[in-house]
Amino acid sequence: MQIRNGLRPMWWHGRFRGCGYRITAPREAILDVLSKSDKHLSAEDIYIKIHTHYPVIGLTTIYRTLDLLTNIGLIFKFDFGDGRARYELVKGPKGKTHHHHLICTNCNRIIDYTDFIDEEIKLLEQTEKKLLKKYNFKSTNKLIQFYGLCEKCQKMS
Amino acid sequence: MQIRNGLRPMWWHGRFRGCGYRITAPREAILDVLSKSDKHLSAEDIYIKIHTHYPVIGLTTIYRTLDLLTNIGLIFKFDFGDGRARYELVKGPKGKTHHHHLICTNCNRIIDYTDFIDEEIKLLEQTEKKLLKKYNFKSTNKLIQFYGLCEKCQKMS
DNA sequence: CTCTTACTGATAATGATTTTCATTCTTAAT
DNA sequence: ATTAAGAATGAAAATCATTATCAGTAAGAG
Repeated sequence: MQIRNGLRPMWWHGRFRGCGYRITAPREAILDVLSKSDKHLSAEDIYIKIHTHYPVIGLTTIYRTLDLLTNIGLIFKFDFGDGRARYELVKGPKGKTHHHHLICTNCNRIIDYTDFIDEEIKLLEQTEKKLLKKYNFKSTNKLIQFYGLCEKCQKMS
Repeated sequence: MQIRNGLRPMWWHGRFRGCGYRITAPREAILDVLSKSDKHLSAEDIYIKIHTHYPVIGLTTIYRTLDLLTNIGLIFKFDFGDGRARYELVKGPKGKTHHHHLICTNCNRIIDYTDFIDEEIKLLEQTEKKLLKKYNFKSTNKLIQFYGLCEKCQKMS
C-alpha cells in the first residue's frame, strides 16, 4: 500500500495547512481509513486496519491524530457506552452529513438513521439560536441519541 | 448520621423489592446523596460525600449500585467527555424530569436547560413512534446535548 | 539543501472501572 | 424471633482505554 501520495492533494490538505499542521503519512492513513470504512471506528479498530499494511504506526499516534481531528472539527467523537470512544468523519467532500443513533442497551448495536431528520434539524437550529440568546452559549455541535432495545433483543427478553 | 431507617419506606423501595433486589444501607445512602445533591455526580463524588459520614462504604459498591440503578432505570448515566461517567436521578417522587445539557468543550462546564423543551419532547416522541415502526426499535430513553463554548470561554479565545 | 521544530513510536504511567473472593447482612421461611 | 440461603459488601488486585515522557525522525519554510 502506498501511503503518501504527494501528487494528489486531498480535500483536507488545505484545512490542515491553514491550521499550521503538517501532512504526514500516519495522518493520511488514518483519514484514509476513516473515509473508506463504514463508521463508528474505535482507536483500536483504526490501529488494526492500518497496522496490516503499515506496521510502523503506533497506537499513540492514532490517539493523538484522532484528538487533533476532533479539535479541528473534521471528525466527531462519540461515546456509545461501551467504554471506548468511537470516531466518525463529519462528512466527505460533499457527503451526506447528519444522522443520529439508536443504541441497543442490551447488545450494544448501533443503528444509524437519517429518516425524519429534517424536522429535527430545523427544531434544533431554532433551539440553538435561543440558547445563544439566553445563555450566550455558542453551540458548534449537537447530539441526539435514542437508547433502547433493538428488534433482536426485544424478542429474547 | 443514621443511614438505615426501616420505619420510613422510601418511594423506590417498592420498585426495588419488585425486582428482587435487597434494600441495604449503602444503597440507601447512595440514593440519598443522589436525591439531595444537585446533579452530575461522578462515582467518586458520591464516594466522597458518603464517606464523610459513613466511612465503611467502598468505591466498588458505589460502582455496582450505580450500575444497578441505571439498569433499573432510576438514574441516568451521562458521558460529558471528561473521562468519567456522571449520574443523575431520573426524577424525584414528583420531581421535574427532563432537561438537556449544554457542554462547554473548553472548560467542561455543564449547563442544564429546560427552556424550549416542550416542543423538543413532542418532536422526539413523534420520532420515537416512527423509529418503532420502521426499525422496530423500542426506545426507552433519549439524549440531547449541545456542544460548544460557554460565555466565559468565548471571551477568552 | 539545511535547519527548525512539529511529529512519531516505544515505553511507562495514569486513572476509571471491573473482577475476585472471603465475609457480612437481608430476608423469606420456619 | 431464629435460621438458613444466597445476595450484597469491601479490600485488593486486575483490566483496559487513554495520556505523558522522551529521544529520535522527518515535514517543509527559506
